Amino acid sequence: MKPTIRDVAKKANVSVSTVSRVINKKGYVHEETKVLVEQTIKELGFIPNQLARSLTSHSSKIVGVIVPHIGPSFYGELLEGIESQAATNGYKIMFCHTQDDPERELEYLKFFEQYNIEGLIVASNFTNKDRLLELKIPTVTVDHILDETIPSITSDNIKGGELAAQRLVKAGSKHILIFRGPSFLLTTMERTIGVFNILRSHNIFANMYDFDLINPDTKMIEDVIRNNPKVDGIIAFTDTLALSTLHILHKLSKTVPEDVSLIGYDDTPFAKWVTPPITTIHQSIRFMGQQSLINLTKLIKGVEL
Amino acid sequence: MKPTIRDVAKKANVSVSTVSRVINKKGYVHEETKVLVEQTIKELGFIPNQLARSLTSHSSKIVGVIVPHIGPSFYGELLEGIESQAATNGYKIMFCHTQDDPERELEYLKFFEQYNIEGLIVASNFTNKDRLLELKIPTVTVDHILDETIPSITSDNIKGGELAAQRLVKAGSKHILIFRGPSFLLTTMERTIGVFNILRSHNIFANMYDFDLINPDTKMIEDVIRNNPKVDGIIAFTDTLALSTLHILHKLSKTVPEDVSLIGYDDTPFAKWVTPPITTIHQSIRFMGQQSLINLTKLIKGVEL
DNA sequence: ATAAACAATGTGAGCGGTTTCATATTTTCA
DNA sequence: TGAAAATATGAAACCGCTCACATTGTTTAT
Repeated sequence: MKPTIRDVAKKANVSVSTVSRVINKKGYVHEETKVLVEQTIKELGFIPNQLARSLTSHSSKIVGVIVPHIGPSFYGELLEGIESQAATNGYKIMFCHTQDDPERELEYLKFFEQYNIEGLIVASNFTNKDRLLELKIPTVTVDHILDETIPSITSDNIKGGELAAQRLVKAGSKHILIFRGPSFLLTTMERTIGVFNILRSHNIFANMYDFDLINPDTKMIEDVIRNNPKVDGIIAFTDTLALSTLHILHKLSKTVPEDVSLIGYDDTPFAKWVTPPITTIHQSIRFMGQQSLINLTKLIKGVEL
Repeated sequence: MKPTIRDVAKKANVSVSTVSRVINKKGYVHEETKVLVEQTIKELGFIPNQLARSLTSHSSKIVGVIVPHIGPSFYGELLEGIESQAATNGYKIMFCHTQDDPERELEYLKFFEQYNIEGLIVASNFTNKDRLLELKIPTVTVDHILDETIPSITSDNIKGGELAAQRLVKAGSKHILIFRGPSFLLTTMERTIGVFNILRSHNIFANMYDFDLINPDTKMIEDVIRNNPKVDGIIAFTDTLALSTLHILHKLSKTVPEDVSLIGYDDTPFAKWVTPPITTIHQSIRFMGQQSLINLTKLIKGVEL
């Protein structure tokens, strides 16, 4: 059986509270006893039971992370960012992917509650907003805005949209297609605003089409391009979408960037590995992940953001 | 404050043990009291504290997952597989990415121990094998084999290698390059064996080159191809590597599949989105993830595998 | 010199559950 | 019909740890 704090206390001939003081570096402990206890801990290979600690201290050191899925790009990198920051801040990550299923959201929320998580990072377009607010768990959203009362980390999507549009304008595109994600996503809306900020001032025409980002409908991409024979510029709101588009363009014998200028979003690793490399708007996804964890820990400590 | 089991007991006018019996569906409880208690639980919005439960029942319902990183492909999908299966089996996932850093491995192992995780899934080329064995925590490895005593889930990499080689042979390749991962990876070795199983019987010549899979050295890819001007077939051991290769081939004005036949590995989503689509060996990564969790739960329950 | 402050340690009451054991009431059946 | 078995419930110990409080010895200040 694993040694407990009592085993350590007994062997070191001190009380459990003294051992507790040593492992928590809290309160008065004589230097000698401290050394003795530490040595005993080492000898016994004692590791404090975090579950028991959490129970009394009411701090589980666990943060929950909710993503819709992981897939080949955005969320994986985000998770890495969150997790590495969590490690340096002494938190553990319990994560789930909801596949945007409201039922699963609720289920996971319950799980998280059971484990007394200290904070929550939501990186999905969370449906059960009210339930979430009820919990009163420190929460940060990433890449989404659910409620004015919940702090969120997003990149400047308007700026991103503007950047993308400027690229195309500079490339001389006159007939632009915008391949967006679902319109209910904040990022979609913001990037759209950014794009039109630029296009409007240049009197450039553009059509928008919304795609499922997880599994983009390539048939639809093809149809859209066929129906817009004069297209000379495409803005795709994710790199994977850009990739599919590139593929279709190739199939339709349109060259990039000669016939059509194409621009993606996210700066995913593979964007630069394809031919031609996809011009893309960079997002510091990992950074966003780290920031979200940093802000969350502040929230947990009661700091107003 | 969150309601506790005692609050429920008081309000329902029963003892805590009765409430406990109800929530655990264990032991005798009169139907009427059961209904009453369940109703009270609902009214109070009581959610049992898993931390407290774990403390007495000695089962945290947490499994740890160790991956080297998440990146744009393999591990993300693996995580999804593990997590979804965990959800259906009532387990929560605590995960970490070690970046193949032995120090981080140890650190995380300690964290996991503190949380009394019930089982561990290791999907990295774990360095501190001995420490891991010491822990005596039910463990399953995925895509790696660490020790004969640790069950592992791998796909049939030899078969995969054979399949890849057969494709190239059928395509008529005579001068083949094999772009592998690091040679210390089991998958690398097995696939290599598979490839040569086929090539040998066809008396075909092949050169091998080992790459870092996270950040493949494109310069090296280019050099290798230049130094092998007669190359007419390339087997890449991951799709990302294949993608980079495709890019370089294009740069060197070699067409695929006319000049060079190229085959990847993993069947990552983007493989079919590039031009030309990368022929690739399919691995049910998600399935492997699920299987690993399933086997782990068996181990936890004490079933011999 | 004496009260106040500090240092070092122990005692015991929880934290929110589970579980063993005891007790009481019904059923079952020889 | 009386004893054994089954059903229903509660009391209390315990899981491993934290923490408020009590106790004692040592300084420090007035």
